[in-house]
Amino acid sequence: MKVSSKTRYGLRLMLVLGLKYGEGPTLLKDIAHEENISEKYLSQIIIPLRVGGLVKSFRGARGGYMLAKRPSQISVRQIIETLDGDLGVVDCVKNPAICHRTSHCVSRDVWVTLGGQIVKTLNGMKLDELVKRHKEREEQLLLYNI
Amino acid sequence: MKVSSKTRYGLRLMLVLGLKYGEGPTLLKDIAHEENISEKYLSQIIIPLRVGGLVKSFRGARGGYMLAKRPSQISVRQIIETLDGDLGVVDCVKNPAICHRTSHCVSRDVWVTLGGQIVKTLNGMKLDELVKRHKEREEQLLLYNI
DNA sequence: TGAATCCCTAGTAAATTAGTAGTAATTAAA
DNA sequence: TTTAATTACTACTAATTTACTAGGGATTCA
Repeated sequence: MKVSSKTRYGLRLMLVLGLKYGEGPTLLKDIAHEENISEKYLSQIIIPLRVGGLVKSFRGARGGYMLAKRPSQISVRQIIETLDGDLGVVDCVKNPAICHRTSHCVSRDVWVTLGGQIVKTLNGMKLDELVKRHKEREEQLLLYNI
Repeated sequence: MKVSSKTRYGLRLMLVLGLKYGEGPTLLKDIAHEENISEKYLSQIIIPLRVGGLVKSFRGARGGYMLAKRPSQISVRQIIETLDGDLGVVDCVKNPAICHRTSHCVSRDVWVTLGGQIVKTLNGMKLDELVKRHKEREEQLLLYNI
């Protein structure tokens, strides 16, 4: 029940792009530096995000990445599902046919319910909220340091 | 974000023991047959459940296993935490010190919130409910078959 | 004493994870 | 039109985890 590094890094990547929403394209190199994550690894992680329509890219000099939608239109659920695949905690939640027990299996009910709660929770979290919270924290840090 | 076979099998194992609560010790061999799971594998899975105080065992002839508490006192959360360990979806939820970003990390907030929802959901599911639901379904099946 | 159980440890093939590496394609600007 | 910068694509790999299998030891009841 752990989230993979790919997903953790991907969320941070999206948060950075959220922070820079409205600016021009952001270089992956810069994000990699800022977040201290391997650029090569990030370049793999961002592919599904682009293919999934959450991010758009610009190649060549002065290229980079930016969000494909407004941060308020991007949920954490979308990000995680794009990177990690289906959020069902067991396969038979999405594909009932793979197990003959499905129709009467009480333990499956547990996983269906859990999956539903996870989806609901993550669906309610939008990128703009995270961006806002991040900015608030930055401001607070500045206040304390002065 | 998948649940392991160990945990899936462990939940089914506990459900069987829940169904037989009040009877004498149940043989692992019988559960293995009933649930179509390798007995050897189940014998490994049941160890942490015993050590964790959810199940008690009786060795030798006429031995077997039974629940160590009433089904109403056993939650799915306890079962999963016993088998799979901490329910936090990333390590920094339980051990904030492992990452220097912890204090200001907004993505960590996401994982903390998600972990909390998972715990809350699973905490609310008690074994007696699952047992009850299973029995209801069995009855319904009988009705339809007659 | 012996049959039936659980208990304990070790091993292992397959899958997954978390990357690294290299090169090709594309674009803006000099 | 060349060059530098940047993303895109593909292949590889070491380490870890998963999902078991195997075998023998310890214990208990009859």
